[in-house]
Amino acid sequence: MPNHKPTAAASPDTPETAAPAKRLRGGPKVLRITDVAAQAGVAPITVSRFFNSPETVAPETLERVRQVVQKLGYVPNRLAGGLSSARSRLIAAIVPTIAHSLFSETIQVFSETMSRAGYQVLLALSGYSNSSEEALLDAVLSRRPEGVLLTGVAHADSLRERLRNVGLPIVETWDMTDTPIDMLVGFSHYQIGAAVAEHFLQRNARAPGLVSANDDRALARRNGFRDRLAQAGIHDIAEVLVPPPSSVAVGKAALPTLLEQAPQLDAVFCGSDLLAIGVLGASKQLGLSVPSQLSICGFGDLEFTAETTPQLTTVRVDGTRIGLTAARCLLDRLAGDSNVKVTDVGFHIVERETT
Amino acid sequence: MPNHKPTAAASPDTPETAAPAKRLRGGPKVLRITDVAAQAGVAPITVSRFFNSPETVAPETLERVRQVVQKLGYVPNRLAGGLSSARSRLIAAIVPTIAHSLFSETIQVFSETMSRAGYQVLLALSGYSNSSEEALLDAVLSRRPEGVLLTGVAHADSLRERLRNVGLPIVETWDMTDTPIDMLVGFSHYQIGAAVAEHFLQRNARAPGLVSANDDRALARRNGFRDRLAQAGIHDIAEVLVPPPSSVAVGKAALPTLLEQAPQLDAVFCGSDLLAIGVLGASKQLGLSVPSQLSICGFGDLEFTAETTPQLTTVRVDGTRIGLTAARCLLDRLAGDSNVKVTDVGFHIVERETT
DNA sequence: CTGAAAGCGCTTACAG
DNA sequence: CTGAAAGCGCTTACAG
Repeated sequence: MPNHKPTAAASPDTPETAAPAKRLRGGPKVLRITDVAAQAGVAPITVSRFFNSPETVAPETLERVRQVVQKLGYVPNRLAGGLSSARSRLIAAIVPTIAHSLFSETIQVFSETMSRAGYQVLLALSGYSNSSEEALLDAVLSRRPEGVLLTGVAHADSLRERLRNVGLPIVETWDMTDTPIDMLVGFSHYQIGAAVAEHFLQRNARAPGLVSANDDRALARRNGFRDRLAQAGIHDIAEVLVPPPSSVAVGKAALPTLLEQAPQLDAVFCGSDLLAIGVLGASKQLGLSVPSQLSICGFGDLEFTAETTPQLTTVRVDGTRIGLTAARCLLDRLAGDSNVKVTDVGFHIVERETT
Repeated sequence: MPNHKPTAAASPDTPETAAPAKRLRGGPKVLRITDVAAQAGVAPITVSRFFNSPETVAPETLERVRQVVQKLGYVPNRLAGGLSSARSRLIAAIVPTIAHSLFSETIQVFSETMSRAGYQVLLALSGYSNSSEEALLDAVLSRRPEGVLLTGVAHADSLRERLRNVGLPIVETWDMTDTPIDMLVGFSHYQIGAAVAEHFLQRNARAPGLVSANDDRALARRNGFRDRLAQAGIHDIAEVLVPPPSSVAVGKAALPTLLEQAPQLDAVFCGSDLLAIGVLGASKQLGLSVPSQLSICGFGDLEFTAETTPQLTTVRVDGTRIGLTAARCLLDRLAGDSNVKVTDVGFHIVERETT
């Protein structure tokens, strides 16, 4: 896509016409709307209408343009279109990570839905650190997206402020808050923690522990967990907090540490199914029977756990529904609906094998 | 991002100048380079240089611009910048799916690497059907990306032709071919199939079967598998082919079908680890011991299988390396290196528990 | 239903 | 080291 500035075309054999220089470096590779217009015998604006409002063009004109577009293989330049119309048709999705993650199916469905509606998704991976979030946001906003999907709500205040100020439709997901920037599709991590504590208490756990990554959402679950246990008079809770990403190996390593803190440990709430699998593996090695001697609850409900590790309890969240709902919120707003929707998709505790 | 046409700012108290209508809908929300230039007392081009070639600007000028940029919170409009410079700084990644998929970590690393180099990733999910690939490519090309990452090589001929013609740097990944469009980072699915067949043969399998999705790459593995077995005189191979996405449930359902076709079945090559987990589950239900009575090999080496299902053999591919290498290929090319690189990252058969 | 003119917000290509 | 002019490829806002 070289820039062809129309400077003098002075061909060697027509020296005196002093033609205003033309440019030919690389040749005319990328077609413009004027190329199509010329061949179809219409004005550029008519070609524009062919793409953007075909219903306003006469059928025969439409057909003539269509043929030229097809013959030439013309694809409109949306950088130009976006600049001119102030509609980028771009939606930014800001996600910590898509690798082995619960978010990937949310993004999958979100992206499919947006693309069906004529939008494209700009993927921005924020990582779990907030370090470069300012730069990331700059990069995102420089594309002039028409909407933003955020994963999680716990962003630095300065970011929240900037996002609020740009006045773009924004959906926060995978979390719950009383003070969303704009729209919200998620669930309460705090409530999940409390529900898991409740679950353990109902199974007569006396000494529950916790292994978790120390990201904001995991910490919210931890707080719900601890608060509910405190209500039941349990205040000393064995705890291992690790930096993300969590893994099976981290889970395996955590169990001995928990047992040091609480030799009577009889339940563990893990920040992810991978951690839970690790804790389960370590339990086996230590001769602890799960769930009879030790209850283990994960988070995320990975597809395979039902088959491979039915001893584990886990928390299921519908990532697909989040993605779909988030897309709809954004599309409704873009279609002019000024509602500010907040959706709690809830969660389920999934228990497969009891003692 | 409303369109503010700079027509005469006729203030109400100068009515006779017959000012050509002015526009103010929404107010002047988005800052332009001229706003910064005016406040900093420089020309717009100097602000442009502040962002794009700061080394060509005097230190004090730089500082003055920096302060205004920060104070105003100005973020350049890349739609305009891209149009003007013919550099979109956008890279398109075309992937069948990122949900519970092997590709997600490739995209993760690819995206991180490209973004560190100043590019952003446009995510295009193609699904496993080739139906709307033309439309997808139109959408992608309309953004004028500077490079394209493709997952897999087996695209419709018309697409390959178009991609070749656009003259963009392109990396195909996760597969191998003698006729790449441009660059290539992958491995041979056919060789994997042959290697798994070899593996089964060395363990004295007599009646190997196959459960697989019927997408192009899975079929290439199947062909390698069948060809190698044919060399060993084994021609009747029990086979279940299913449409993607594959799952544990599909694997469970497949085993009885395989056993109908081949009651002596003693090995199964599965198109994915999820299928393998399903076949393993079905084996247990049927009282078949794995791997002593039935060898099962998956594909993908999901992180948790080592812990939960060590009876399974699998094929490991380094998706992270693919993403990183693909990003480097593209970046080298964008930096002017005209090499056409083809990288075979290979694979490993991972066997954990032998009989 | 169609089109000519002007402008979107930048950067290129010169010029000093 | 800095800037004025022109242009990138579209669409808006009119006008007919």
